[in-house]
Amino acid sequence: MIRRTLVKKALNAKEPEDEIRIEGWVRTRRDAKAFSFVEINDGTSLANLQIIIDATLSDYETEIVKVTTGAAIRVHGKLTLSQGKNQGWEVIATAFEVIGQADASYPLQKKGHSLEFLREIAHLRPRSNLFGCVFRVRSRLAHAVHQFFQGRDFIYIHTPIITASDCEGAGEMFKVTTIDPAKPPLKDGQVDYGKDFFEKPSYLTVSGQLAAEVFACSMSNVYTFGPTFRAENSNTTRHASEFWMIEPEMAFCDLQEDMDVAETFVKYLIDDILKHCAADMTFFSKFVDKGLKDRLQWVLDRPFERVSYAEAIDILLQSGQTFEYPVDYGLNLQSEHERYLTEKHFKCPVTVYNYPKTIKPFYMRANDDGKTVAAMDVLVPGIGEIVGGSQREERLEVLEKHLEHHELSKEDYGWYLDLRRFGSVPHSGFGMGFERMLMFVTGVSNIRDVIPFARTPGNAEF
RNA sequence: UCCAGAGUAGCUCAAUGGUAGAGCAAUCGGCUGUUAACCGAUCGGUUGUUGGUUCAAGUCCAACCUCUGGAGCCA
Repeated sequence: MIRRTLVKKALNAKEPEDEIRIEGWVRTRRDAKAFSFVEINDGTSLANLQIIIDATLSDYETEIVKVTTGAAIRVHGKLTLSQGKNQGWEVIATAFEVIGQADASYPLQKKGHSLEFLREIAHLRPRSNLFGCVFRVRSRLAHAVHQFFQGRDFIYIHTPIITASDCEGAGEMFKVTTIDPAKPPLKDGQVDYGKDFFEKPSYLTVSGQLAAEVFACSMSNVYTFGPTFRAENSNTTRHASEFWMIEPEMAFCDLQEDMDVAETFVKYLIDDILKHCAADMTFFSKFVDKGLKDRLQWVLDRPFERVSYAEAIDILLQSGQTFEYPVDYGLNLQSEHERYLTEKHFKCPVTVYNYPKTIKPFYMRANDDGKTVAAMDVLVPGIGEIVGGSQREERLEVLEKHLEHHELSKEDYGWYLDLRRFGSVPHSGFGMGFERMLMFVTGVSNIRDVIPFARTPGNAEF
């Protein structure tokens, strides 16, 4: 049998082919008197390939009725220029075969479905136009992440998914245990985790940062890119219980450079997707978010605004806007404040830096003013915070004080403090939510629609 | 977790407290190098669940379930 040609390849052909083999899933069939039009898609491209199946082919009468939307078929034929208007190439079948039938209960129709309905059939939604586009772009975006860092001599570190320290300091964690909840081993009336698999309480990671710092402090520039988990009961369009995060960590790097890298990174990803996923991006621009391409281009064409937290508060206080939550020095920026800054005031991504130390975690580097830390957040229109980072505290005594203030034990962080004892250097890094970036790039407004099988509170189907 | 909204045919949606309807899909037929094809017919319902008010409930009330949006937590 001749080799399979992917639909994407066939559609991009330079010249006709006398013999070609195509396999994929039927999107639609239209019957004429003497032949049928069948549109086939194999996921490699948004566009379908049109197949002409002549009624004189053997088994036409018995087999063509099985060629329904959703069925898998194999076609042998000639790749030729189409007589029709909407496609360049089409295949005149010389033989066709139904590989897998789809009966009338196949839920995907030729017409549009609601995103809510498609979420209920997450196992079939990648066969729709929208989700085909989403997951092709997701794949390319992951590739671009690696390309960005690998091209800059960053080393990819696989930080652990199971961690034994509950002190990563970023919210509720999922416990990992082999203890039978019906009859747990007890010690003084409490569950005895000393008898658990890891002989101590262990969890799914909420961040690879602390481990990445270890490697930055020996291999200079590193990054992690992997799944992270939050057991928060968050029910929003921007939160999932399992999501992917990218966390670069750079030795001999201060906050300024950290912000520079973050901005360059965001722009690199946008540029890569616009260049390599043109058809998919056109689809998003047309059906998901009309202003998408213009907005992304706008982001590419100019520097991000940079304001200190104090300046941001001034802007908000002088905005004349009424906010639901109070604006004041020392208070956290709420969603509505971030949105105002990036969507109304600057109308472009904004990097806010030097936050009050009281609202930030212990590992961020204290500034000389005694009040703020060298933290930064990149805020983008429509999503809010897409990058959060900081310069890390490299001074042992200061870090120990921070631990005390946050009521964390020095023993738990012994290995982390060691980094400050032996050849400590200024270093910085940030985290980017992969799905949030994907939402920003595609215009898809719900995180559940950019993850193959989303995990959210009360929902782990599939 | 809090606030708001929504659950009616496989899908998307109608229906003043008074006989549950349309488009699409499916099925059958017709027409056509068609392309979200077109034309005709057929099929399709315990109106999320339970209880209540009423002569009468898809519609009003209560509780619960599910989904959606917003908020908080955060990436």
